[in-house]
Amino acid sequence: MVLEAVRTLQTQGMLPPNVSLEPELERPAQVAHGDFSTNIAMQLAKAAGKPPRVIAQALVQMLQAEAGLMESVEAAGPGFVNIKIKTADMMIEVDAIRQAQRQYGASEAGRGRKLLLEFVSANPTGPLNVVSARAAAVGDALANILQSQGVQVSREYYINDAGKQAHLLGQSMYATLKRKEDPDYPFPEGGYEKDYVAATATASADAGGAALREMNEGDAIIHHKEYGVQEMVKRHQKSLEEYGVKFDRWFYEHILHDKDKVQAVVDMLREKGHIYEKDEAVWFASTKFGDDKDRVLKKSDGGWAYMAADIAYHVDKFQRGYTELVDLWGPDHHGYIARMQAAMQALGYKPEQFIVHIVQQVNLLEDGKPVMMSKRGAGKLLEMDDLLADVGRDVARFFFLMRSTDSHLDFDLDLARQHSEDNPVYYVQYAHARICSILKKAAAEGVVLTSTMQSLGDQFRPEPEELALVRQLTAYPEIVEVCARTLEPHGLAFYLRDLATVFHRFYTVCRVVDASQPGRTQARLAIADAVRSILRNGLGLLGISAPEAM
RNA sequence: GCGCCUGUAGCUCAGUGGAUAGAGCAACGGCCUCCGAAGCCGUGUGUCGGACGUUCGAUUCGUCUCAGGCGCACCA
Repeated sequence: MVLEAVRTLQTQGMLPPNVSLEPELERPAQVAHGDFSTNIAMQLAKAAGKPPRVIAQALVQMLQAEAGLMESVEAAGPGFVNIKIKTADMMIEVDAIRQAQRQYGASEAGRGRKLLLEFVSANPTGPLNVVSARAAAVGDALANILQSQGVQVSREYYINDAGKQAHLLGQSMYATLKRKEDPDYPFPEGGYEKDYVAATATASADAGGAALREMNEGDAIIHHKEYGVQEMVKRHQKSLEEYGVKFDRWFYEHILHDKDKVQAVVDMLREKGHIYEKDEAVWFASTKFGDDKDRVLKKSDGGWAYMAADIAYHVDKFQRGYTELVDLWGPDHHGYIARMQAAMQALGYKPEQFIVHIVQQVNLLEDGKPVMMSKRGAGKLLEMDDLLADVGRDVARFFFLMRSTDSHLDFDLDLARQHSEDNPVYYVQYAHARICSILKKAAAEGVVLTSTMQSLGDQFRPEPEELALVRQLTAYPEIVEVCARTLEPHGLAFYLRDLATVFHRFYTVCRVVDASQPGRTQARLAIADAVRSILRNGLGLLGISAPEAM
């Protein structure tokens, strides 16, 4: 709506210059600067050859002529034009929020996009760790956010069941059993030695029965590998399910090999002239696409390198009809990005069709000191399940979503365990529960919310706290849009905390249910209901519950 | 040595090229006869790691540099 005004503003602004600039409209950080402001005058200053303040003044005069829904418009600072919306018009947005319910903040802007989001994808050789928990929280929230913008999103989990690590798991299981009878039997180098390996190995032996005992070593290891991988995948699925993350598809690497997809993709690269042989290995000339060295796809021993299958996997995603691929990878994979992007470009895909975000490492802190964790060493193994059992899924998710994905994250366990005001999750959830409580109280007193802000019109004179609250509410759609565009959900977590703050302030100052002031009660109930709706929507996108009572 | 991430208040971190750089925690002091005190209000702190550049304007963009972390396999 305001954009139209700025457009006409632009044509009028043509008086001095004949260049047209994209007017930027933004929401100022400070209330004193109005609801919207534009820096157009400063951008035009050079072309117009006039000081920005002079241009701003001219624009203000023209805008005032067609006041419309603007309360005021004024020039300020070095040349900003600040616009204030009429409060009644601002309040009407409350009606829109209440009417749209879950749809508020949703958009159709992403319609037609088919995006595949791959995340977690941990090796099926052990339990999920806390980085996986972080990736799961981020990926799930991201998928929700993108879906709310109309993007068709699939959540996918890739299982490396065909490589060396999976094989090593099988070997470890075999060796663990073997060593019970023969303590001198060699344990594979870098093998998995945790308790769960022994337990899984025993179960696998039982499942294999007599047939297993007849097998030669190689076949027995494969039996254990397949059993072990299945077992680990089941555990991953269970952990993620308890976390509330549902994947649309669990994709096994071995399918690619079974269907010769790996060979096919190497052939595709070869046709395009990006493949050569050297030292009995097959190489991909990734340096042609910005990588710092060429990469081996087929090893001199005849086996496929991990990357070959991974390229095939990503091509498979495109072949399934997805036009955008987004991957969340762990911190140990960031050196891998350049070569995969090189591969996708070599195959003719555009850089923006394949985006990788790194989910950075997590440091768990207890008493201000880091909790030891290590994947294979003797240190205390910190599993995702342990974390969830400790702090709960809402807390875990919110803590993960409060940081930008690319930053290392210090997870303060002591704070996360607190069920108090200090814990930001409860702070937000409390606001929601509080509103539900107010609405219940109103119902108990026989107060029914029948009015709209539209119908109340100018009768309702909002307090500053109410204005601030409604202003914060109206920012919601834009927040979600930015999160979707940047593929970073943390802005939404911050927004919700800020909304809770503004609501709590409103609550202390403004009594909602007041029999002596029915009109005001109607307005405040409507505002509270709108806040409740947005808290629920926002928490929902983050995968966090919005309890009605705590 | 090369690459990626991060340097913003005592701590943990926000900050889509704009106005006086923000929040939470921690510290101290207030506020419940009244819809949930898991709440609110007040008190203050910054060479935005440093240098140079682009710009009307840089915490934001570029180059260099310093510090911390993580990667640099015919492992996955």
